[in-house]
Amino acid sequence: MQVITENSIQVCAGFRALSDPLRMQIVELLGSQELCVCELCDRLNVSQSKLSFHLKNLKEADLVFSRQQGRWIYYSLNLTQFAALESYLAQYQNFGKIRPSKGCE
Amino acid sequence: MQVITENSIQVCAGFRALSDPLRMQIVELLGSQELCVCELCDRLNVSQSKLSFHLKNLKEADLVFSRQQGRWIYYSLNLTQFAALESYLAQYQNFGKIRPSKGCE
DNA sequence: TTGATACATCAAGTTTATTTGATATAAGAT
DNA sequence: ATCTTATATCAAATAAACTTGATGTATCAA
Repeated sequence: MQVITENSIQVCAGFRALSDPLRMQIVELLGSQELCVCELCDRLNVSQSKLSFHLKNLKEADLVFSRQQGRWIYYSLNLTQFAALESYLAQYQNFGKIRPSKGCE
Repeated sequence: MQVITENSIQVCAGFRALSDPLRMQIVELLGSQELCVCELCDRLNVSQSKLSFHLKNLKEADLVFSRQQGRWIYYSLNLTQFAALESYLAQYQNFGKIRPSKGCE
């Protein structure tokens, strides 16, 4: 706590990547299966270059993997990174009852 | 899935609020105890108006509570909202092995 | 080797977020 | 009442994120 760690930078980047409705929709689609860009384009009804921008965003935050197969690029979730974000959040529950302030006066 | 629910809007707002290093630091300080704005100012060495902006941000995402006592306003974490974000992320683990794409051709 | 398809990248424009310094408000002390 | 302190809000400036349309690159098919 207090100090910014490597991990918290990574976590922060993860939250930022998830903080956009379209990227959340992408993630939700990838939740059930790996998909190629054209499939995502169709399902989300969004332009290819826009999608590409957002996928890059997710990729840079390590939330997704991509692999090429022929002309297609398939994206899938990196569940390890999702677990990392989850456990960052989980630590707050463990603090249990947060101490009230000692007061400022 | 697929459809944007009330809940996912709320979750998205939560991720956005957490997606800033200063706000993460605020949250980390509040993780151990309730603090007033001036205390946060001191510890984070940041201007009052800047802090106020970011606290508002966290408040609007329901990540923190605030209560007034005399001249001071004390902020504390809303652990329920943290739990909501956590369980949003947790669902992805439950999908277990994500199905590979059926392929595009 | 030409054409089509899938995807990434880029530049310009637009929108949204953040910072800064100034001012407003409200509580408490004098 | 007046002054001080704690905090919020506001307007202007800056910076970062997003969108759009155009162009580039690689793969495959003909």
